Amino acid sequence: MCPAEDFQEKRKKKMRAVQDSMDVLNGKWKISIISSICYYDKRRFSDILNDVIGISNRMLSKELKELEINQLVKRTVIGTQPITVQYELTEHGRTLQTIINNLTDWGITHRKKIVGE
Amino acid sequence: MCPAEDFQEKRKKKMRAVQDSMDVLNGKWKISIISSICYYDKRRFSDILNDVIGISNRMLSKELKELEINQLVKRTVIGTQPITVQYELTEHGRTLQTIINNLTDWGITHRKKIVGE
DNA sequence: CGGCATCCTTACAGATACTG
DNA sequence: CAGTATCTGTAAGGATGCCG
Repeated sequence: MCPAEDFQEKRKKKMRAVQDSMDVLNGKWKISIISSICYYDKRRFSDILNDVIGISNRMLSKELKELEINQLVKRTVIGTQPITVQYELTEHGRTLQTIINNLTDWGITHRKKIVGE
Repeated sequence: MCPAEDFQEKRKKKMRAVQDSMDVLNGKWKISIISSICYYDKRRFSDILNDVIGISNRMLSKELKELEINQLVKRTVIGTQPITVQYELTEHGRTLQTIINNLTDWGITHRKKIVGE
């Protein structure tokens, strides 16, 4: 295979990988939810609800379910009356930490860039 | 300020930053579009249209406009007949490269994780 | 407390056709 | 080629209320 073809193929592969990631993290809430959980070992439903500004419980519920299906989050029902549910990142979910950190840094830079000019 | 309050405040700040980033990169196309451009110096409209699987020209047009407003992408009209338009990342847009790379790596890992089990 | 069910409204986004 | 215009369906997502 010539170098040009090789470059094309690798590029396509990378682009597919990026799309895969974005499919998992789709919607406007996923990353925020994960970043709400990631600074703690475990985090309760209502705590996340408070952290993620603007989200409704209906959405949070739905999003958490998707994250669970994608094995990023683990759900544990704790006790009774009133019931408590803990969410924590799985080992796989914790591998998103780097991305979260980068997005955090970038967000700060971007805000300066946009409002600062 | 006590350490606990300090922790809270820093966390909230980080979460806001992540949300800022995600607001800029919202929708399911932005990151893919950027990653289509980033492997080249300049990239034409129809090239991006080809790279980003599933996107319509209507959407691509809209998304590119938003990226331009956020100063991530620069648009240049080249010649005539037929007209050609080049898109390139701005310096600021190029700072997303790290995030793209991380998302690429993570996407590959995630696919293995999900389909491999 | 942590949801789910329902209703409802928007915005997202596809298909198609058209223009400079 | 690089879009814009219009028309349309779908689904995201908010509001509210109910339940174990």
